[in-house]
Amino acid sequence: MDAGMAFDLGRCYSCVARRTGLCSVLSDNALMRFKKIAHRRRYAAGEHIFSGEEQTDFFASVCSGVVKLTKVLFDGRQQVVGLLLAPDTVGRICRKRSPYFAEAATDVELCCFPHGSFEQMLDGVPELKQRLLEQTLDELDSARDWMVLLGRKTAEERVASLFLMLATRANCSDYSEQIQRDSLGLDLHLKRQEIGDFLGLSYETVCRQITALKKKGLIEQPGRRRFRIPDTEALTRTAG
Amino acid sequence: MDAGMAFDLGRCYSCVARRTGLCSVLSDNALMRFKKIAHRRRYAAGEHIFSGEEQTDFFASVCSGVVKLTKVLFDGRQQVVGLLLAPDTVGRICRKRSPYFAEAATDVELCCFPHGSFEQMLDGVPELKQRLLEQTLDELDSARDWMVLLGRKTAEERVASLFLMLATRANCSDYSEQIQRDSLGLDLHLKRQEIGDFLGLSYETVCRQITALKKKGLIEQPGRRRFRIPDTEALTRTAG
DNA sequence: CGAGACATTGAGTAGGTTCAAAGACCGTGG
DNA sequence: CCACGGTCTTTGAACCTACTCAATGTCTCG
Repeated sequence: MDAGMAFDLGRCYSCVARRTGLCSVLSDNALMRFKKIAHRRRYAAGEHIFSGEEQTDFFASVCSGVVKLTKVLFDGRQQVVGLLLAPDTVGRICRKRSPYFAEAATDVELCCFPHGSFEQMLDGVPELKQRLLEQTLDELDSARDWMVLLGRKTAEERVASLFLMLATRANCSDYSEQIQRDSLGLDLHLKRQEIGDFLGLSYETVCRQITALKKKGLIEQPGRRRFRIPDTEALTRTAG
Repeated sequence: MDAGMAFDLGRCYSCVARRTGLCSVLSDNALMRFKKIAHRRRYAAGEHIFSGEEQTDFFASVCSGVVKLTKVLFDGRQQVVGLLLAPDTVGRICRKRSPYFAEAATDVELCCFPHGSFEQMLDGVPELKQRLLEQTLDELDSARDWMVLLGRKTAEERVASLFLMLATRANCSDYSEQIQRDSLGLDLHLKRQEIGDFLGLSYETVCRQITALKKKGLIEQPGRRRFRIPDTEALTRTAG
């Protein structure tokens, strides 16, 4: 079987990365070449994607699902340092300095590019490198926003910020439910423990604050994992 | 007077950016062209460099001194989201999303590139864009390390981490005092308040922890602003 | 239906903040 | 040269937020 055919050509046309991610800057022609080096890979929720120790052999676009990047202290304390949703990218290019773990927080679908051929593409297609730079700058901005949250916000503000962030991303990148601007919905796939590790809180505190926000009417929970933000403005105010 | 001569040609040869920063990837020829668009700019300690609100018209390399990037919450709470030492870069390229303030934490010397001509250079010199990407990735790594500190470390660990970080940077980038590996020195130009804003602590707590570390013999203070780390290993252990 | 994983809630504690006061340093001007 | 004022630092005491420990409740899946 031809290696280039292992990847279903039709997929790109419905892919988030093609619409708004890394692949959005590619000409049809460049996309063709890009397809040839790429392959899809699926991970079940909880599955390990890579750790900083081992040599990562690919760079990837997130096509669906949530990838969690964590760092661990010697005694087991964890900090989530990034949540990657489609069409974010994952993997290290250039030298790696500080190792972290990448794990599928939900079922995840990645579009993987082997290191060698990806860097070749990068050098050959300037728009691609430009786009990668832009996405990296965006990630840096997000990381800095998160530093403010971790360094200076109260527990309530942190939890409110998380809901706001997830709702915004869910409603921006998806074409779905753009209907009502002031009432956003989101599916919360993260466990309390994971939320705590992201917000720098214990999972009990996360619990209490979610309960508190529900009592205040700032968030609603119509389903098991489904949440609704009736008044975005109000939640933004309590998020700081 | 020729605009190109406004910038002293000799400076590049002793510049940190040329040795290990953005300019290190440039050929002599490209450096010549780069010089023509650059101009030096000095800021006194405490001076405002730019805020996210106003349109920044330049991108710059830090040649000497420390630049502090801060974000401010509605009620005045501050978080330092980055400390830039030579040969880091400062300024926003591409779209700006979340505004922050850049301020000179010490006397600072910048090598500024006007936006337009800098982006032109970027497109014309692939190594430059590559280098910028690498530096951005490094900054992202640093930011994520800091997220671990802010989210999960104790006050003592935070302060120890800061001393370690500053000492490492001071002794790596400078050619000075590479003498003893296990005894690093550093000059602390930041105020307690600024350290607190960086570490997500109150300045009183910073004070107490510095005192505690001195009592434990993990740091020494031979001069007003001068600190010495007698045993790097030991401090690393208490830094987590 | 029972086991295991996850979520919730309560009670006590601790680490860090806040408020307050005193001390050190520095530049300025009489 | 020294007194003065301002800024920054240090230290103490009370308080509070979030953590820890522990028990109970809930959901899912075999």
